[in-house]
Order: sequence, then C-alpha cells, then structure tokens
Amino acid sequence: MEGKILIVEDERDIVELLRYNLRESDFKVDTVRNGADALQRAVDNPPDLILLDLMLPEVDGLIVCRLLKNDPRTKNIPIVMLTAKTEEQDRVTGLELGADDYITKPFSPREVILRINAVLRRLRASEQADEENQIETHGVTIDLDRHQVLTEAGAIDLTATEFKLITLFARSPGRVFSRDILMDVIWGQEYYGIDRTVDTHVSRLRRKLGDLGKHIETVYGVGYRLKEQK
Amino acid sequence: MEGKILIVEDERDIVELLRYNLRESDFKVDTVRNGADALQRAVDNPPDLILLDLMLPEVDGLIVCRLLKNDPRTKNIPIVMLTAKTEEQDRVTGLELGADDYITKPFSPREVILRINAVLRRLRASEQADEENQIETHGVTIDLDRHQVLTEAGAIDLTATEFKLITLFARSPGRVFSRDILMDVIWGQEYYGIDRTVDTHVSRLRRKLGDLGKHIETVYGVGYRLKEQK
DNA sequence: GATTATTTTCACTATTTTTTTACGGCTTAA
DNA sequence: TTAAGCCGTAAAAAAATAGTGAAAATAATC
Repeated sequence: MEGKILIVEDERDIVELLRYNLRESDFKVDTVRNGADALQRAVDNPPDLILLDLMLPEVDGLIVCRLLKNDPRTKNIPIVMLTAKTEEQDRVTGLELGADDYITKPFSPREVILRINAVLRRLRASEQADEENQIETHGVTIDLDRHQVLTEAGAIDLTATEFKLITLFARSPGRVFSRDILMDVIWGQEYYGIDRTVDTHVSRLRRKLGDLGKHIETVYGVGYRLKEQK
Repeated sequence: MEGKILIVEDERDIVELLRYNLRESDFKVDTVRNGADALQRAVDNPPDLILLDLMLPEVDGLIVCRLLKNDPRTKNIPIVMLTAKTEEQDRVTGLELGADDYITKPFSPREVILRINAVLRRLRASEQADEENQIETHGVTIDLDRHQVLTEAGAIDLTATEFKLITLFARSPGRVFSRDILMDVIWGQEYYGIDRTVDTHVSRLRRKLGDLGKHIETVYGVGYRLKEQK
C-alpha cells in the first residue's frame, strides 16, 4: 500500500479516472466533492496526500488549501492542486499558499501518479532535514531571507532565476540535475523553452559566483551539479 | 532522434504540415487517418507521443483518447489533442480526461513542436525524479542521483553511455545481455550500429571501474554480464 | 511611457563523447 | 591443432553536447 489519497473534485468523470488509476498504483482512494467536506474528511480520516481541484463549487480550492494549511491538524498533509491552463496565469500564487505541487489540466493519469510519488518522496526526504533559511556550502552562505550569497569578500546579488538555481543546487550537493528537471523546477510545467537557456543561466551564475562558481560541474550529456564539499 | 510521433488526423493538408515540421525537428512521423487505425498502430508500433485530432470521421477523437488510456499497452503514451477553437468551449471537460495537452486550431507548427517537447520533457522529468537512486553491488554503490559510482577509493565519473551500461548490468546481476539487446536498451530501437561499438564501451567501462570492472564477464558468442556476487 | 534590468534566443566555437576502423589475439568445436 | 568466428582495444573520424558573447524579447521599475 502506497498511501491514502483524498481527491477533492466535483466532476464525476475526473474523479473516476483518477480513482481507477490511483488504485491501479496501489493507492487507497477517498473522495469528496466540495471544500467543506474536504476539511471535515481531512481531520476525521487524514490522508497521506490531497489532490485538490482549484475550481470547486461554493468554496474555492484556494481557500480550502489555505484553511488546510492553517489548521495544525492538517497542515502537514501535502496538497497537489489541479488547475486548468487558463486559470493558471493569475493564480499560480496558489502554490505560494502552501500547495506542494500543481498539475495543469488536461493531465494524463500517468503524470498524476508520477507527481504524487514525487511529492511523497520529497516529503519523506525532507522530514529529517528541516527547512533552514540559510544554506552553507563551500565556505559561503546562501541567505534565503536576504536573497543574497554571502562570501568573505562580500555579498553577491543574483537575479531571481540565478538564485533559484544555486539554491536548488546547494540544497542537494552532489546531485545531478538534468536540464529537464531544472526547467520543470525553476520555470514550471508551462514553460516552452530550449535547453541552451539553462546553459546561459549557469554560465552567468558561474561567473557571478567566483570561487563557488567553480564548483558547479557539468556532467556531460546529463546535466549540472554542485560539487560536494569534502 | 527526438522520438516517434503518431499523427491521427484525416485532413491531408494538416497531416502534411505537421509531418514536414516534425521531421525538420528530428521526430520520426507515422500517420493514420481514423480512430480504429490509431488504436491498432499504437499497439503494433508504439510511438513516444500521439497527436490526436478531436474531430475524426466515424469514431470521435475523445473516444479514441479514452480507449488508448484504458488499454494497459497504450495508457502510458502521452496524448496531445488538436481541437478547433469553437469546439473547445463545450468539450473542455472531456479533454481533461486523459490527454496531456491540447492545441487549438489554427496552430503554428512552431507551437506544436514546443508543446510536444514540453510534454515529453515533463514526463521525462517526473520519471527521472521517480527513479530509485542507488544500487549496491560488489562493495560499490552506483548512485543515480549523483551519476557516479562510489567506491572506497572515491567516486568514479562515467560518461552517459557507460553509466547506462553499468546500471543495466547491476540491476540484473548474473544475467547475460547480448550486444543486440544492449544496443536496443541503451541506444534505442532506431539505432543501427555495429557490435564493435558495444565492445568499445565495455572496454572503457572495465578500465574506468577498476575492481568492479573485473566482474564484467564476457560470455563468448553471447554477450556480457556482471558476475553475481557471492 | 520610457528606461532599465532580466531573460531568452541565436549563432558560432570549443570540448567531450561516441562510433568506426583496423588488426592482432583469443576461444571454441571438430 | 587448427581454422573460423569472436573479442579487445588503440587511434582516427564523426557526432553530440556545452560554453558564451551579443542581440532580441520580455518584464520590472521609476
């Protein structure tokens, strides 16, 4: 048994599609059709993960997400939001309200399964490693609050993209990130770009970072990684 | 080669437009003109992605989509639907069932390519994140996240092909892989090379791996295998 | 609304990997 | 033992991938 998923969705067809495929993948499935029931069920019978539609009747999915994340009894349950493409534009902010991932419609069952697994695994991994607002590596400090990289020589300012990159690298030193993953994590699912773009950012990042930049390694044919410090 | 695309579309002009542009972008293209053929072809000669017109003669594209997603042999093939703008309104709900993306007509070839790449990338990214990340054998660890083989003496860096090889071997210790199978698994079925190529990679792999390399055995007249550890 | 900063794309070069070639040595079966 | 088919591997050739300056496109800011 992989875990228990609570689906919060009002369209029957989608519920059925998801239910069927999640069961195939050994998840236990529970469903409710509106936000009020979701809150209730999450407390009474807490799932391991909630699949939450952004467009719900009555109470908006975003509100539900916020309420779940504000309630100490449910705040630790990961939430994956289902959003329609057209909505996405203005509402991506939903992610900032505590959701752990989002999937844009239309989506294939396969993609849903993969993302759920990814979120659950990420959660397990981070359960031990507590979130910090500073990351130290190779003698420099990445300060997430200040949005700066602090070195002996002084502070280095980075653009938003560059900062996301170095933060991602520094959180998992030694781990290789493919360009696919980088685009997915940093630019999001809706990004249609070419991978030379990633190279350009890495290139500038290396230059700006000076010594730390030398520790960003290219893994030919695979991606990039930050050298682990010894 | 980027991948193989199956176009399901009855209008010749559109087929030609798509075929030409996809080939330009290094996709292999296969086409059928109706739903029944699509189902058949998807099983017989599975593509990496299906471009499916919503308006098909006889069987509606939506039905085809559902059938494809319900058949275990084809359910994992991503589907991008082609829809006319006017249809979109009333049928968006249906589209949300199982497809991975949709494109509204009229569309520019460039947009189609970008979207196809994005869908394929998204799946690759999720898949990659989903992998097991370590294999232990003969006292060394193959770390998939780091893309390195870790030994007591230190980390060994391998090229992409070498790494695929040792990973394949290590996942099935004792099993013999013929050169044909290796080429199929590692290079893909479209590849026509000579078997000396495989030897060259194995040769370099053995050298780079040191002690572990000694455990890669040649099975004369058959192929290679990684010795099972006792 | 203009200006500035950032991001993305493009074009080209540099680098690294992969494939092929060529040939000597090895293994096996009769 | 020996011939015929296999295999190993240097080295060259070909292909693939990565780096990067600069231009173009976007986004952010004043």
